[in-house]
Order: sequence, then structure tokens, then C-alpha cells
Amino acid sequence: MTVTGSAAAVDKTPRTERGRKTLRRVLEAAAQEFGERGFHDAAITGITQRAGVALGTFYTYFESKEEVFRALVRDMSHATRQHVAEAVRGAPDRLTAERLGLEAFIAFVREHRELYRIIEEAQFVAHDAYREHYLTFAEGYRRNLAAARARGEIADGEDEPRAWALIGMSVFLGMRYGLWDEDLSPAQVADIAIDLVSEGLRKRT
Amino acid sequence: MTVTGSAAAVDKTPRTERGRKTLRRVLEAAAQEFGERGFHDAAITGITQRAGVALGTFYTYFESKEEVFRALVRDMSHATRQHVAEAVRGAPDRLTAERLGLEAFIAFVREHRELYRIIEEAQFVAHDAYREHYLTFAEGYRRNLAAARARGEIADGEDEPRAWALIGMSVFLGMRYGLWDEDLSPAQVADIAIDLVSEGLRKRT
DNA sequence: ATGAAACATGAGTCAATGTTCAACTTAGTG
DNA sequence: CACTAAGTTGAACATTGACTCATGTTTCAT
Repeated sequence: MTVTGSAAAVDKTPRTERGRKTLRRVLEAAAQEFGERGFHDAAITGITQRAGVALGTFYTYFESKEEVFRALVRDMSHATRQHVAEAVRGAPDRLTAERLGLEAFIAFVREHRELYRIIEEAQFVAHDAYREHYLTFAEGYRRNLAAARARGEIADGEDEPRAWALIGMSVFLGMRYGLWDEDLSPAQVADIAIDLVSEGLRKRT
Repeated sequence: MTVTGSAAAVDKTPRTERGRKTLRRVLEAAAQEFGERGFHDAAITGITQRAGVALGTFYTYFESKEEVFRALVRDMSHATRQHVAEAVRGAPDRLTAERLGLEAFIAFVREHRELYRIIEEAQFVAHDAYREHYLTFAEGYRRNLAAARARGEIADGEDEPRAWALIGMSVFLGMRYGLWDEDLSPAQVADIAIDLVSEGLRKRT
């Protein structure tokens, strides 16, 4: 028996080319609106106006304001990981990969200023999506560190806390040097930060 | 001439002991309400109910919902810095101070779970207060690193990006091991993270 | 061509809640 | 005691914006 009624999740996937096009425009408009105004100040009418469609059209594709937001978080999470993975591909070793990844991340932030507004606000609007995002990121990171350790590329240590430390570093450097001020280039920031975590603060004689 | 009228900021500071007591209760109630429900789901009636006062009493002490929130951000920012400074006092060198500070921070997060909800949400609700918080934190950090570098305690490098990297590390470790899961003790997390930044990832033979 | 499904429209509904205010009580001073 | 300032109260107001729905239009398989 098929479940019907108010609790059923209606399939809102577009069936025609026109529908897919409209959906794409609504999603892009939503990214803009949420990025500029934040979740709560963002208005559905703001999204539909940007997209050039009527208010009701929004509800042809999404159940609610929160649902678009979640879709956006998933999209951007995926896009970010994709972009970083691309930049890192073919790196000769882990530390080089770290540098390239951080540089690519900061550059990505500059080109997608809505990223923080949306992903960080998910912490309060769609907490599970937020957790999912960082847990996924951390798991990938942890695996990379474990593999590098197994290859003898990096010193022994706990992979998971290290992964979270490195992610936090990236997120804050992205905020400070990607979003807030561009007084250093992504490459400069990456060089300094990776020097910190590869060589360490302790003075050697 | 004294400015009066709608644009003037009325002084809402309590003059009597009763007033100060009520204000304190409202502030504590606000921290609870915002901490549990977030800025937008929090209701003024929720705050006044927790405080055991009437709705109107709130407006005896605050101009608006946003104003209490800002007051709270300032309070918690100050309390956090205070707590960490306390724990670090008398540390023999910078790396020891880093370890003690991080450990104290994670412990503080566990005891004040409303901290992240409020400070991080300020990013969207009171962006200037959020910037102020981290800029203040970063400036203190930068000075500490510069001083340690001058004393020859740590290796040469750029203080400011290093400060932001270390702050980001702390914030994410606090979230993961303070808020989300307590599978490692604050001391364990601090040891691992400080080992990472003091010794570095590069393998030494 | 034609009928049905998909898509688009936007005025109207409805609940939530931040803020105001006029009346009332309490505290402190001369 | 009398007077004033400070503090308290909660019903009423006003706005806002997410979501519904009845109607109209477009697409497309047969």
C-alpha cells in the first residue's frame, strides 16, 4: 500500500525540460538570496523575484523554505569538496596536498562568498546537514592522514583530532583571508599555515 | 543640550538593588533561551517566563531582542577570554600556555553549551559583535606569539595568520570534542593538537 | 488534433511574536 | 507621612512573511 495524505513526501522532481530549467533558476536565486540576507531575512518572494517566477512556483519544487536551504547546503558541501579534491589531485605527498588544498579552498571562498553564510548558518537552521557536512569532510581528512602515516610521510599521531584541527584552521583562515580581508593571497596564507603544521612552532637549533 | 526624542538611547541601567537583581535574572534567562532555541526561535515571552517576570519588564532593561543578544555576546566573549587567561597564567613558556589554554577552552565549552549557539549565531544576527569577538581574540593571540618569538621560544613566522590558524583549530576542536562528543578528555585533545603545532607533521629521522 | 499531466500564477489566509503603553505597585527620601 | 522615581504588569497592537489553492497556461504522447 502506498502512503498518501498529509504526511506523504510528494515527489517534486521536474519531469520536463522547462521544469528542470525553472528549478535550476530557483536554486540559483535561493543561493543568492540566502547568501545576501541570511536564512531568516531571506524571503521566498525574494527568491522568486530573483528567479523571475511567481511565488507559487517555488512550492512546485520545494516543500518549504527549510527544504531549499538543505538542498543548498548539500550542493555547496559537494561543490567545495569537489573543488578541493580537483586541486589536490596528483600531489606528490600529503604536505603538498595540504598546501594545494588550503590554497584552493581560500580561493573558492573568495569566488563563492555565499558559502559561509549558508554552510555556517546551517548550524542553526539545519543542524543535521551541518554535522553531516563536517563529519564527511573530517572522515576524508582522517583517511588521508592515516594513509600518509602508513606510507611514512608524516609523523605518528592521532588522525581524527588532527583532522578536526586542520579543518578548523582552514575554515578560520578562509573566513579571515578569504571573506573578511584579502590582504594576503591564498598561496601566501597556505604557505604560512602549512609551514606551521608541517614544521611546527618549536624552535630547532 | 541633551538629546531627547525617539532617536535618543534611553538609559536603562537599573538604579536600585531590586532592578539589578531583575536584570541579572533576565540576562540569565536570555542566555538559556537563546542557547536552547537559537536567536530566531527564542521568544521574549520565553525569556520573561524563565525569569519569572512579566513581558513588559524585559523592555525596562533592553531596547530590543537584538540588544540582549549583543549584551550576551559581549558577556560570553569576555567570560571566555577571562577563563582561558586564568588557566594560562604562570605558564613557563608559550607552548605550555597553548596546551593549558586549549584544555581550559574545551572544558569551558562543556560547561557552557550555550556558548557556540550564541557566539556563532552572532555571525548572522550581530555580525559586528562577532567580528569584534574574534578580532579581539586574534589580536591577543598575535601579541603572545610575537612576544614568544622575540624571546626566541618559537620559530620565526607570520604571527597573524598563525594566530587565526590556532583559533580556528581551537574552535573546531571545541565543537567536536567539547560539544558534539566527549570521547576524548580536554587534556587528551589539547596534548594531541599542541603536539601537532609544536612538533609539526613532517617526519624527522 | 486532443486530452491529460505538468507547470505557472498571485491574491488571500493565518499564525506568530516583537513591541507599546497606560495603569499599578514598591522603594526610598525629605 | 507624602511625594517622586523606579520598577512591574499583561492586554492589545501591528507587522511580517510562509504557505495554500483555485484558476489558467504549456507540454507532449497518442
